[in-house]
Amino acid sequence: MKSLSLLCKKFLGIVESSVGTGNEFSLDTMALKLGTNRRRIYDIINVLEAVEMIVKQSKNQYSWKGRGELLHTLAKLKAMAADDADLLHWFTGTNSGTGSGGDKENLVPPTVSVARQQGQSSSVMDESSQDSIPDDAVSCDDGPARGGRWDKSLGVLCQKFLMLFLIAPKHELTLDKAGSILMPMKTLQSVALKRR
DNA sequence: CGATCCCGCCATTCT
DNA sequence: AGAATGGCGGGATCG
Repeated sequence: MKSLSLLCKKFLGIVESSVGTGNEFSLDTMALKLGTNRRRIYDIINVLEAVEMIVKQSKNQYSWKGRGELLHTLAKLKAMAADDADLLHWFTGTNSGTGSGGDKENLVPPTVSVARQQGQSSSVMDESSQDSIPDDAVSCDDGPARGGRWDKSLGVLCQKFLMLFLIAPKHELTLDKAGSILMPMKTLQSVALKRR
C-alpha cells in the first residue's frame, strides 16, 4: 500500500483530474493529497520530469504537461541512443548478459552522454536546428524552469535507462547490464571521497 | 538467504 | 541561516 508505483499511479490520477494539462501544482499540495512526505514526491517528479510530463516552474511549483508528449520524448531518447556509437557497440558486441555471437573481448562500458550540458536547463531537447523559441526574454540559461542540479540526478539516470531499453534487442535488458553501462566506474578517489 | 524496496537522515544546493 | 532538493545507508519485506 506504500509502494512507489502505487503512489505514482495515485499521483497521476490526482494531477490529471484536479490539476489538468497546462496547469500548475505545488509539491506540498501533492504530498498532502497523497498523504506522504515531500521526499517521496521528489522521486515521482524526477521521473515524470525526465519524460517531460512535468516541468518545473519554480521552487515547489510544477506544471503538468500531460502524457501528450510522451511518445515524442521517447522517440527523442531513442534517436539519441541510436546516435551513440559506443552504446550501440555495447549492445552488438560480445558481452556478458544476453550473449549473442561474439568477436572482441569485453568492452568498456560506454558512458552514455545524455545531458552533456555545459549550462543547465536541459531535457532531451537537443536535436538539431535552432527550431522554435527564438531566444527572447528568460533565455535557456536561467529561465524560471531552473535546473542547476539536473545532472547526475535521478532524472538523467531515468532518461539513460530508457535509452537503453529503447535500443535494446527485443527491448529487454537485465539490471546487471543496465547497471554496468549506467554506473560510472569507480576510482580510488571516488571511493575515498565516499561520505563518512 | 539474496533480491527488492521503503523510510527518512542528513549532505547539497538554492534563496 | 533557513528552505528546498534528493543521495543513499540500513532495516523491513518479499519470494
